[in-house]
Amino acid sequence: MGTKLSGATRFSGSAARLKTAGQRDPSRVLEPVNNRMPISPQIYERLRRAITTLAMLPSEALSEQDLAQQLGVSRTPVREALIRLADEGLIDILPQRGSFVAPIRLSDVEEAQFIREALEVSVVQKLAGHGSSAFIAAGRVNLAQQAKAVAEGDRELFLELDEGFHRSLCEEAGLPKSWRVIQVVKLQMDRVRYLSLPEPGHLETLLAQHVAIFEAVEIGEAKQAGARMAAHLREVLRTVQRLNVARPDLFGQ
Amino acid sequence: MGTKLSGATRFSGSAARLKTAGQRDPSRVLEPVNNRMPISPQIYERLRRAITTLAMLPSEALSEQDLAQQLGVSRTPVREALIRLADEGLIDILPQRGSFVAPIRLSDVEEAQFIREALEVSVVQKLAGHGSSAFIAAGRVNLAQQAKAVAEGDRELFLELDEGFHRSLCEEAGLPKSWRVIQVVKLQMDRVRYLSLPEPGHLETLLAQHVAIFEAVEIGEAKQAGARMAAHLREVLRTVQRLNVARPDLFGQ
DNA sequence: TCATACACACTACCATGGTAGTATGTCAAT
DNA sequence: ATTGACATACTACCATGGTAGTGTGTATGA
Repeated sequence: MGTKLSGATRFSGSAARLKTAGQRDPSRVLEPVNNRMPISPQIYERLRRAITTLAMLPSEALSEQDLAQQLGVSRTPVREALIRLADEGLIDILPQRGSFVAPIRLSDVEEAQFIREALEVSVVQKLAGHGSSAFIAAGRVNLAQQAKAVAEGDRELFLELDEGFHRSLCEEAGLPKSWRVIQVVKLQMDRVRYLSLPEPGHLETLLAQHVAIFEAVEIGEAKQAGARMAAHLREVLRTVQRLNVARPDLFGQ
Repeated sequence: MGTKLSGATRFSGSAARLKTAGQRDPSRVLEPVNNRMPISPQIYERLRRAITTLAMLPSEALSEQDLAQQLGVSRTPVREALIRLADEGLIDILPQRGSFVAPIRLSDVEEAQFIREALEVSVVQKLAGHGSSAFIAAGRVNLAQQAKAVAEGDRELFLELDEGFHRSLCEEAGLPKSWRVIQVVKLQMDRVRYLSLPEPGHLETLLAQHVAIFEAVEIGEAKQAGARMAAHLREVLRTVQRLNVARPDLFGQ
């Protein structure tokens, strides 16, 4: 006991008894949690991912009880994850009625874009011309990897590299909390972004914009870096308009 | 039963029995909650207020158990409130050790200012020249009330009107979620702002800046509105520097 | 005097039971 | 066919008990 290598899992009263009789539904999108780590954040992360990748669709119900059973945990950490998701606008909690995956709201996507643009334009304007050589080198590597991902059509990888690209801009500018804010705001657009990835030529466009932004940052053209970032981030507005007519089932309000 | 006018309070098993034996400490800053409304948000609001008005000081402990007893509720809604406060950076939760009022962190205040400036400058630039007549009228009333509050030295009232002024800019610009983001980011600066209010001439300065911003918005001078907003929001940077030397006990990290 | 083992008093965290509130289906009355 | 009452089956919400983990003081050893 006490050592981190102990094989003992977390127990709590009679709950240690696994309900092996309960049918495990392999069709579910949620994998069981890791009992060695804090549970609530894990559940949040799984649900966030399931929603932003549209594995869970708008208006789908998320019952504390059901999720707890599926994940093999109690209702408390599930509830905490749901509250956070509701705070961030990914689910709607109707008191005494239920929790449901929130629809994509056009106005929310547009305002999220506004917020992100305001923030990230300021970030690159501040960063332009002040990037360390290590940052420049790492950025070039990231962009090369993006190009590779595009060439190979690896959309999941591109999404990751994209995320890393934008995050590194914030961090190098000395603004880590700004990335945190952007991350939360971005949740309102992630489903749209996810659906736009398969569109022909889209990855190429994003990559070219990334390169252009990075060049402007590198040579210290603050104004241009900001303008290019703004243009880049506005891509989602075109996408969401197309989606609003192509997939009205995902939208609401 | 069932009618909203029923005198029945919320019961839950044996917990209905008030622990009248427990000593009520009137020196506490937290008032008991209203049992007819959702409890968790009430606790969050009380704690948020206690922290931002420095009724609870940095590094002060916030135990789930103690707070639950003081407020006459169970630990669950207290815990939910603490989690949210931790998310927003007002408290630090150290797993298995305790929760404590977070110190004012100079870097966090500065980054919060950066974020708020980026956002709110964009807001007024978008709004400039597009305010409805009702908005203009309401704004003038608000500013007159601010002047009255300043004249009477009513700092609490001024703080409220200040808040309303900035919020109304976001709402009139059609950006309600932006205000929500600003509100959360602003938490990192609220203690600084609160301490700066008694400084001689400070309220007058803020009021004059508000008037100047509003004028620029009214006549549609977007650039100028943004510049004036930026200058206004940068006041907190001077304040936090002064406070950092005058009240080092409130700062940390 | 100083280091170390250890009991103890906390903590946050999770499991679980109970309650009021909401929606829905069923059935009687109109 | 419609409406209304009512039982039923959910829900989120809160109360509470138990567990592992962490810090601290206190003996016990050198």
